Amino acid sequence: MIDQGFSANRGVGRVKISDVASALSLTKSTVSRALNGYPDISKSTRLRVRNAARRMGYVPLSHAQAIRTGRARSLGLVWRVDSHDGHRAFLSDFLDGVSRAVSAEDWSLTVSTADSDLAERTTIRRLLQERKVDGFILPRTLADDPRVEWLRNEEAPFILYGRVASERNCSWFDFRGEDAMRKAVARLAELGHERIGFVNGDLRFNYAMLRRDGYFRGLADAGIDPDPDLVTDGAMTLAAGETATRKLLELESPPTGIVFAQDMAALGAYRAADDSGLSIGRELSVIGYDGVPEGAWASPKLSTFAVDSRWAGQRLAALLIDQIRGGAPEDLRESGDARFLSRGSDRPPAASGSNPADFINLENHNGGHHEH
Amino acid sequence: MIDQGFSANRGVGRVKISDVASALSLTKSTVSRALNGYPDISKSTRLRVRNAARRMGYVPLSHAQAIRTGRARSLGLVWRVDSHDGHRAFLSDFLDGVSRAVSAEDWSLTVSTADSDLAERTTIRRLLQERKVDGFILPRTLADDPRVEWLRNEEAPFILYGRVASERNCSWFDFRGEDAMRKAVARLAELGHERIGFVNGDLRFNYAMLRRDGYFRGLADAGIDPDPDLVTDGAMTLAAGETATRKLLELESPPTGIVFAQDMAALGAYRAADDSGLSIGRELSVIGYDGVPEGAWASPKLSTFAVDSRWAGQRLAALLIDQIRGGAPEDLRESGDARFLSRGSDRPPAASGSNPADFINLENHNGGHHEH
DNA sequence: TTTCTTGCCGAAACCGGTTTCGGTAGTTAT
DNA sequence: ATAACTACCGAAACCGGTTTCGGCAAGAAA
Repeated sequence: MIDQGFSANRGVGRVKISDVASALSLTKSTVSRALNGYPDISKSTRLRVRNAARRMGYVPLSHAQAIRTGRARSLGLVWRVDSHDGHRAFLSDFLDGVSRAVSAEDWSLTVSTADSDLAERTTIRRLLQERKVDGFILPRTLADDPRVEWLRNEEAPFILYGRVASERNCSWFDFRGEDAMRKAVARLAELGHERIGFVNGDLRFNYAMLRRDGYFRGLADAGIDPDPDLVTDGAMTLAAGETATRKLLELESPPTGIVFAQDMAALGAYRAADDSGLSIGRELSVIGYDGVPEGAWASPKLSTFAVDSRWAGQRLAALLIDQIRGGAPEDLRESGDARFLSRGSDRPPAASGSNPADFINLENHNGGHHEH
Repeated sequence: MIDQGFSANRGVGRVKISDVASALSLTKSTVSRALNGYPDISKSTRLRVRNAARRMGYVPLSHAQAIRTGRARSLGLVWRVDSHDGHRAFLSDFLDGVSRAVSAEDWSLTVSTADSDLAERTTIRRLLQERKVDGFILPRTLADDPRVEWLRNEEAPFILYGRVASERNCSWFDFRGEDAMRKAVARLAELGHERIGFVNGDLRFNYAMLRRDGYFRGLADAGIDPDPDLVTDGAMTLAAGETATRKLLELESPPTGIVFAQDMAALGAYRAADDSGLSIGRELSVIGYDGVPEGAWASPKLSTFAVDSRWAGQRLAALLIDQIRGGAPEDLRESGDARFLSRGSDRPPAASGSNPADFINLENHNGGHHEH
């Protein structure tokens, strides 16, 4: 280091563990063990030390302990900025959740962005080699995610936001999107829809598989025969959702209701419907998934299954810390329910001529997320 | 530490500096100085060491060096989640900018959230005491920001996103919102508007002061006498913008164009206009500031001065690192231009009866941001 | 040839904690 | 009374780097 910032020769007045020790006529080893709750320190000295430490304002340097413990007390998060904008709106809430859980344990969060697989790996590798973090939160899980195998080889703890095909030895948190899709179909069927389409996301993502299954289960529940023509995938953006919807509407026997695996795609349906002279909520019903804020801007407001990103972040961080502390990954898995927001884009089909006032409001129909 | 996570006894095969040293029959002090570019190491050994280090995959532990250098090579960012949602949309871009600049120097970014002043201070204090970060990026600057005085006392380096009233000894990056407001007024005046309103944000924020000044300068430029009735402040949200607009429209001689200090408030004008039977871009022109994505969802799309959050993050991080390395805060200040997006909410006033096709498109009228 | 630099590197201290090991005093078993 | 334990704490090693200090050898100046 050549440069000499003023912060280098800073912290001269900092109170260190030896200061606390000499103030109490003890050795620093005793102080250390007292503060860390070792059993070979008498209760009286432990209290004496704790009080003195607090009074003197002693806070251990994280890197000084890290050098011996090997633990930085920090989680790593690499946020992908190259993907669809779909989840960007949730970043604030997600970070808030992670930050809360992390702060509660006096840990910290190291965030980095990446715009490609390579950049993500490079970043993860560097954080790992420098030991700046003790484990990683991995968002945007693929069905066959290479990061899993890779981090396993590095023996680095990690947790997935989303499930993977081969779940061996890894922990995750996820919302049961498949349940939501199933309920969405049930909802439309209850309203009287008989031809219900499905616009899925990119099948490389694991959730797309799951949500597709949910859609088909919903059809089965309602006793509706699945029609392959009514199912599309790969629609991650508004434009793609618009295209997908247009295709469905051009069918000989078009759907009267469509379930979307993602809100952004569902909002594309608004444009397609507009072009076709159809109005959402009348001639075409739509249910989305995610709960993006843009949904509230559409008219009518998009009915959707909203995901609690803050909760996800919170649980992911808490579970990962547990894992780093020695918990078995298999025991550190949780899922939650997406919350249905009935807002206006899902109505009885126009042809059925039923009274709009009749339909049941399912808002907050589904329970919370505090379950395993 | 009682718990024994598997990551504790990990890194057994890690290459450490002594490994590199013994592989070259040198001492670790020589290796360290060679890698850090000390002048008392011969060029040949320096190269030999560098190559061996790369070949062996040696990467120093960040906390091991931090304990001696006193530097964690990490910046801190506390993101406020209690405020208006206005800036949340920018978080992703902002983080990306910070992350890029930080990664370029092999530093890292520690992010935390807070929902109150107290929480923010508590978090900053902890990160500082544990020396997890070497300096802070402070978004959302107030005109008289208590964080400045506080961090000065702590002798902690920091940089503001935004300017403050007393700029003594502190560095910042900011967009010249005052220039944007001035141009917005000029733009409306050019289009033929004579009564131009201004809806400002909360005056506790420094930018509100600046933007107000810009508005008045714009009026002066155009030779329009300012009318206090046309100026409001405190509108940070859509609802507040709606209320403010409604009040302006209820005046005896209402404005035909309104400049908003924030997009979210400007979007509120759409609702107010809707209620009054006015259409945006015809009877009422509107220009915003920020460039929130919602602006593109409105119809007509909101004309606004868009801010490049990524660039802001990038410059803030780079400047802060410079400061930590010893740069003088006074020399580490930069500003940038907001980019005008002419989209449809700013037109000639209806009464003037001019041809809508006539108005000049000012899109990308203003230059980039790569200036001092 | 002697002396004074200069270039280059090794030895050891150091950063601020944690953890291992050993020893002393007091208590209980024999 | 002596041996064996237990509770409690000090001394010192240790973590993996960085930095200071000093010394040796080669080259320059005298």
